[in-house]
Amino acid sequence: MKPHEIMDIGKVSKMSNLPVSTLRYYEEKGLIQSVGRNGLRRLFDANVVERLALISLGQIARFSLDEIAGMLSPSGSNIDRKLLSEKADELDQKIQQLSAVRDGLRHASVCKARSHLECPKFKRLLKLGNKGVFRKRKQFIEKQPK
Amino acid sequence: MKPHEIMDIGKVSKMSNLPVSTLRYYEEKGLIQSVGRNGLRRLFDANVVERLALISLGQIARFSLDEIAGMLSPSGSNIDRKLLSEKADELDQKIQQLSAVRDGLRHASVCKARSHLECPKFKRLLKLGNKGVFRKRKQFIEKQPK
DNA sequence: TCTTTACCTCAAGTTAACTTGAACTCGTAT
DNA sequence: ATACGAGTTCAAGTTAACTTGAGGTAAAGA
Repeated sequence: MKPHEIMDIGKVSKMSNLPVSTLRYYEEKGLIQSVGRNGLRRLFDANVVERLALISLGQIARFSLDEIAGMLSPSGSNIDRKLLSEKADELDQKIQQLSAVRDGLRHASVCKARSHLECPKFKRLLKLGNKGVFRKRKQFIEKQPK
Repeated sequence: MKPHEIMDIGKVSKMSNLPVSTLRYYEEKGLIQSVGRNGLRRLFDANVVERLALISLGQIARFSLDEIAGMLSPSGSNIDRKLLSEKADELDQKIQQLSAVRDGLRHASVCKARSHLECPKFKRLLKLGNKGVFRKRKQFIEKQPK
């Protein structure tokens, strides 16, 4: 393990293509850490760039920053393998559905039916992706029944 | 085409499992339409449920409501096939990346390496999904250079 | 030395997609 | 007749994930 390069926030920003404001925000949220300061200025180890790539991947997968934080540095010391496995399963579901949507779009782009809602092929796709479509919408704070 | 059943908002809510507030919101945004009123009460044709399923699919695919609106009822009369095809391509890209993430998670859930950032397999996956990871973040209103 | 330039903090604003609350109107069951 | 449940409007609040702005500091180059 060679001592990694140390960079200031501007360089990290350039390498990751993330605005500095985002990097500060991520640090505040605990997603990344700076290794120290030079005066006021944050100093980052180069490996933060990799971590940021991971974070971005997580975001593509549409995990929230909190979920990502949970996966990267869980409560204890090491990663929660069970959680990861569950997330992978969730993702797999999502991929199935996305594939259905993609096929639906693909088809709709060439289909002659007036309305896609009238097209039997499209309807079939709808059913296909339909499992779980109308489920678990995000909730706000739940009321406690007094 | 038999005359479809006509329902009030509560029934639509039950069938789609969407809160009535969401249905009103969608109507306001032009994503769905009521076929009329009975006094104050909105009346919906049963086919709205199918449309809502489409909308939910679109959301799973992480299109914004505006994009979905664009795909369902575009500017003119009929659907913009080119747009759909483009969206399908975008989706396909996203599916690739999600698959990479899923594999990454799957692997991480069994990998022995101390830190996943140190695991070569994981790093490889990172690179794989990496194309486009650090790209096109959402922007707010852009400043005009005066 | 001076000035640019990059950095800092902290509070407040932004956006999408909804939800919540208050105050009101109906149709229907009792 | 009346009370209840389900609907309505409209304004304001919520959440995540950032961004923007004001006002200040400090390292590096001319």
